[in-house]
Amino acid sequence: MPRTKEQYEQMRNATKEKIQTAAMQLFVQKGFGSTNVQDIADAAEISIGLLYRHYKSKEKLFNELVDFALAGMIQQKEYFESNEVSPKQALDQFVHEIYNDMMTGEQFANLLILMQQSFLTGGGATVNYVEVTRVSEQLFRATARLITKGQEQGQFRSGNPHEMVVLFYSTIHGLAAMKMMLQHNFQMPSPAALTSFLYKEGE
Amino acid sequence: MPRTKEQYEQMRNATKEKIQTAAMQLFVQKGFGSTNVQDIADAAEISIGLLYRHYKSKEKLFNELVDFALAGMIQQKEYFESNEVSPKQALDQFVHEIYNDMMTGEQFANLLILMQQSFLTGGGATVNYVEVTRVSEQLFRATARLITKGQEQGQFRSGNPHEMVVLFYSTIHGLAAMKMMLQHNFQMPSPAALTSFLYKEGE
DNA sequence: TTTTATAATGAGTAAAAACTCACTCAAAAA
DNA sequence: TTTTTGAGTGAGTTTTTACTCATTATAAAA
Repeated sequence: MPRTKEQYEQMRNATKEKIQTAAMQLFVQKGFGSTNVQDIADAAEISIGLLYRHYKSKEKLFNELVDFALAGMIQQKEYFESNEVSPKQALDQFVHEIYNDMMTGEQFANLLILMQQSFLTGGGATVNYVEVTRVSEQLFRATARLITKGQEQGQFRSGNPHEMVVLFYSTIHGLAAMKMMLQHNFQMPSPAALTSFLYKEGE
Repeated sequence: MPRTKEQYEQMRNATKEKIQTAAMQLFVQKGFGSTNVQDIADAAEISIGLLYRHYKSKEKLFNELVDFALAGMIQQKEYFESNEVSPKQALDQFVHEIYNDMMTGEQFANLLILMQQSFLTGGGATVNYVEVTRVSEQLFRATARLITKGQEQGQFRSGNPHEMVVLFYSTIHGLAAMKMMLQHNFQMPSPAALTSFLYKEGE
């Protein structure tokens, strides 16, 4: 008799992970259109045939990676809505996580760049554009509510919450892009600098 | 006898401009690799053949667009170095220009996204990567000097100038990307919000 | 109306990239 | 050692896309 179900499953999971890691790297680095499946297979150290056993098409692979990013956004949104901590604490912790991630690795930055690519209408991959938009809007709305609450509690500066949200995520996204571009010349700003425009003096 | 030299030149300039406009739109929207020359020709309302009369290759076309962006950066750098106005005035004016551009059109945002694409090593187009890096570094350095001067004059907050520059351009770049992604949901923050982390209170 | 110089065309070609499938490989157990 | 089953392979096929070139269109002046 051959290997057990579990053994086979572990093998499949291992190769799938190799594919995902390689694809993420390349899609972010070169864009969907400029990445070819041969490169992905080479980077994952597998054959093209095996790649196609796991993903019906290059686009399906891309979509799955975008889904990971979406899942992260939904999780974040739910945390923001859980009211476990104060608005400031919630945002500070979020920024702190981003800071750590950006200082040590690039997982977070990669997911953000991937989101940007998926957003570009017909950016090669006809991802579920509607879904991406919906989730983004949800996260934006949840963050805006957090800001509104912070303003009511007097800890946050006044200002249009939606405008502040746009600036907040623009800054984070811009840092991810800049990290990719500058490579070792990139110097991550302190977490406090990223939120200073949100809080009142001395808070 | 046929048309005059000037008439022919004007014809060529007109089609070249149509190509550039169409290509800029598409490269920014879909990325270099996912944009095909047929689409560019269609958008420019010309034939593929004519496109190739003006540009030897898709890559050459892309490179010319990047060169426009580089020229803008060099101009900005020279203005920063000219010492015509105070550091705060120089940066405020820069941000003001960006603000107007982002409120009315997308020329500026497009150029920034294009820069990002050209940066991605081997992003399909093997642009003069060295040149792009050099010019970017020059602009960053000039901006850092401006900040240092502002700090010496006591108008700017203290902090690592390079770190502040990275945050400054990250924010601007992030806004450009966000504008592309959110489309009509994008709300441009006030110019003051973009520079608040640079200046001392009340300045 | 004819000539002429150059812009403009787009079917055709070559190259690259996505995807398939007939086959081999590996390891557990009989 | 043989059998079994599903992972893994990569040359080959199809599809797409960059690029070419023989031909046509245009408008000014002879």
